[in-house]
Amino acid sequence: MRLKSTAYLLLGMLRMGVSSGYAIKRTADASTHFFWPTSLAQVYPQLAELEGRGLVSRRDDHHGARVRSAYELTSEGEAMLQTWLRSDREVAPQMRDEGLLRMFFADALPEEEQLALVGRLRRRAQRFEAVMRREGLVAAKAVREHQGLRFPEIAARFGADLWSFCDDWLANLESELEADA
Amino acid sequence: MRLKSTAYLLLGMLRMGVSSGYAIKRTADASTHFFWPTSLAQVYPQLAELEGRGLVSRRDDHHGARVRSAYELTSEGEAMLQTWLRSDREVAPQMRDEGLLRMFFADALPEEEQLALVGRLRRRAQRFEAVMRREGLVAAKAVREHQGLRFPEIAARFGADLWSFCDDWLANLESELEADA
DNA sequence: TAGGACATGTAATGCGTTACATGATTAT
DNA sequence: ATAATCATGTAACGCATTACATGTCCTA
Repeated sequence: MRLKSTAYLLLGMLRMGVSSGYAIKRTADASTHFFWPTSLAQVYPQLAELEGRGLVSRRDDHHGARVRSAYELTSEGEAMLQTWLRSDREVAPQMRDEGLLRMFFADALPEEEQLALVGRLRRRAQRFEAVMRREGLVAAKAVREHQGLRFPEIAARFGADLWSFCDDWLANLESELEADA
Repeated sequence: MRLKSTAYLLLGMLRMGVSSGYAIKRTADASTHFFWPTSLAQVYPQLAELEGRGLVSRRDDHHGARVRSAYELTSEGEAMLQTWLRSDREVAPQMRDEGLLRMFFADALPEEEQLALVGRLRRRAQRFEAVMRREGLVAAKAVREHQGLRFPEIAARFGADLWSFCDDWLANLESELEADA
């Protein structure tokens, strides 16, 4: 019985106490989105499938006239999550970035435009870093304080630091290119 | 007339003098694959479409009984590539990494297993860095020496340095976790 | 002479996003 | 009241990978 990665995202979120499909998507957008994007059109069917496999259980959460599906992990689901966390099955990390693709072909441009291209990449990195520090890290810090979970914050720090590294690296490249010109 | 990113990859490769679909795929696997993966099943139809749009031209390259399709950029294709390199249309960079997803949920593990998980991530980063320095960078260096193109090497250096950064960052995390235990 | 690389394509399949559809609740 | 958010789903579409199919050339 093998699950797709998004299924583990759901199991993990449920374990954190995020119980509805909508809430999972909202939480994921503010945390795991950076290294594992997903959408509601994946979340709902996946939750239904996990329920079918007995890895999660569903109950109706009435709130006025409104009914909400609240899920939680079954013991089988918890075991499945644990097994996955310990496993070393490697799914090759994937990255797609048109910006880097542009840089790869930048020789086709005159020198001053090469510099401009690198500058755009750098400002983009700065923007992403700022967002992650402002939104991702703050939310993750709250999770640590309220639920004692530290790894969401570690992951958010990693994301921010990664973009910060890109910023520095590109700044350095700018200097090199300027020195040559 | 808007093209998809893979189309620009093809235009760029053709400009570098890589002229057949097969060769483009082979070259891409050793260079752009890291930030823009592709496959033969995309390359061949895309080349045909670019030909239909007049951005590339095709001729038969006879080699014994074997016929090879050799493509080159038309002036329209060259212009299209230039426009793209100068544009700042942003396609959000995407990343999917099950390893980071595991780390995000690592609180579910006992402490010594958290450390093991981080260790696995770190060794993976080391492996990727080694591959990029050994294969990617060497190939890119050759491109610079033979064709005077410097950005392929810059991109390869970026990839290797990025994994090196991950290695360092994770080493630091390991120390932090050990200090707490 | 056999296996691997070169070379070109198509078909089937899976995955993921966007758009569509619907309705309750809350804040302004 | 009315717009935004909460909440749940399905349908259509596009993109990408894997598998299939075919044949040549070169090297061990």
